[in-house]
Amino acid sequence: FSLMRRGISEERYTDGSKWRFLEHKGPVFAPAYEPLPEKVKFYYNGKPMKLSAPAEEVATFFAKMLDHEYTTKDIFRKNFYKDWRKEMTSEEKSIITDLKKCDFSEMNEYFKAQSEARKQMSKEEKQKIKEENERLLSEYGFCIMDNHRERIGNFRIEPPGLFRGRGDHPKMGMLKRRIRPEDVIINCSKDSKHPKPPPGTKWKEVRHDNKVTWLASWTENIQGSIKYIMLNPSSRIKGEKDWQKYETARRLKKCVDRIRTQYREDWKSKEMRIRQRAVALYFIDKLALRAGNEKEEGETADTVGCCSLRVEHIKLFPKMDEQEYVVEFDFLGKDSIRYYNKIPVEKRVFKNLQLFLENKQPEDDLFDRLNTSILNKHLQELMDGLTAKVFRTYNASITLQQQLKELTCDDSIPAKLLSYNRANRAVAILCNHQRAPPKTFEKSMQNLQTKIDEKQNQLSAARKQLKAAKANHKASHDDKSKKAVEVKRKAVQRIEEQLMKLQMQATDREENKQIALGTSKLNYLDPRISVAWCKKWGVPIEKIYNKTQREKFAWAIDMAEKEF
DNA sequence: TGGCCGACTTGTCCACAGATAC
DNA sequence: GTATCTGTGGACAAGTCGGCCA
Repeated sequence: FSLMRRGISEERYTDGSKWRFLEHKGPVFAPAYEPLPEKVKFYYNGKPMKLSAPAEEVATFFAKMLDHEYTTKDIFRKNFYKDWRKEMTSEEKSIITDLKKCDFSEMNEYFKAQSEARKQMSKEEKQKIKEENERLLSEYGFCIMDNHRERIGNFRIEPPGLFRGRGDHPKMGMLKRRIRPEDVIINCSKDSKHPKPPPGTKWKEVRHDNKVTWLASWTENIQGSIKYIMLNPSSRIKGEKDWQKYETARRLKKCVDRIRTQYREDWKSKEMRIRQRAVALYFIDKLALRAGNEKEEGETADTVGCCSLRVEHIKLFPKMDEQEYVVEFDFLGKDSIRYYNKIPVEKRVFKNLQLFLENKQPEDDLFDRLNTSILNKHLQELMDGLTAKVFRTYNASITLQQQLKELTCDDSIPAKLLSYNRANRAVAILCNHQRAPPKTFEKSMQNLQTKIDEKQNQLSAARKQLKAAKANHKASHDDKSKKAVEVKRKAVQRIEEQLMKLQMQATDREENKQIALGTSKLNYLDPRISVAWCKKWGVPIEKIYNKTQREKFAWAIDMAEKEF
């Protein structure tokens, strides 16, 4: 099962092929559209209007979103309206000329009532649905790749709906169309039992390409990009790749000093392009910024990474408070998450930045002689397999390791877990993994505090009882009273532990308010570091990784020792 | 060299199942 | 048993990066 045991021996395809045998049942399609009951009406200009099925379906997408803020946004409404009209009959088109006069509220209420009804379903009904889902999973959720039965990551095709990008997306509200079998390319091995398309339909194509890992693909209509059905992270093929990624980061560890010396040297280069490359690399290394590919303007939200930073995204302060040469970063990164940071840099970096800014407008590129392709080609020369993102992996993992070393002390398990989460948190902060504070945050904090208060009361009560028992024992000196003292002592101890655990939880939750740990844990932290830490400090692995995570990191759990 | 495309990884959010409290 | 809370998995968007082609 472990990669060590089966993986290394199976890392045998030197020709770039990913598998020899691949068999699966194909994807599961979204259920067909169910027209609204007669009584649920759409109104135009105050009058009920029966829509054709295609127009009605698209209207329901909008109706379902009525409570969301984005149905009030101009771009969303404009895009929706434009695509909706394409689904209307010519008669509908001539009647419906203004989105503002459309009333979807009855439809909206109908869907709310439906979801309420779903919640109110009896146990038996819920059980039936659950069983049906399990059946679907067991039939479509697995494939055979080489000699293993593997879990598929996403075997359902995305249902149609209205596209909602992240941040200020120019395409928000556009219709994401329904995917039919005729849109889907199937990939499997020739000698496998090929998946059957639904009755009366055909696949777009069935191919047998073992140089790729996907089982099915289709082109999505919003960006024109390809979507795939691939395996679950627990699969051999994903695990191996993941392991390789961390091995590359470990190779970087061995030569990172040399690379750092090199780019510091390059800050002095005569050539502008080399200076820019060196400063950018410094940011990627020090701040764990993403590479920053160019993006097509107007196609996506305006976000940047290191190489695509613009003049308007940084401010230079020769002096700020007590510090010299401070750079202030303020830009929207991946998923339109804001990156804001003020850091002091070396004088040479500062002078270079001043140079890069000369004679530029705010919307000009900071690194006008650099892009990710140039940067990665340079990195490739410094180390085989090195790219910009390896720095993120490396710095995340090394930070975890250092922080764990610094923070862990030989204390209770809850205290160790708090230390672990704090180390994890340091990484999340480095990688700028933020989250919106959960809607229920305040409340859940309050609940926890109430529990702590109760526990405290319990503790003082238990202490009183212990005191009384002791007094009693002093007076009587018999065995029975001695036992009573012991029992009470144990009770106090137990409650103290429980209280401490709760307090640790509260601290942890508070500190975690706006920080998301999941992404770094899943994608950046070499699991062998965590597994070794668990072994070293006697912490059960289940406290760190849940079931899914343990499956994903099975390779590391199997191979790690106390020291890593 | 630069643009485009394909494959694959990384990222946030949210519904909902199962746990826990009452 | 029901109400409430919380962690998990899934949905699906948005990155990275390499290869191909003109």
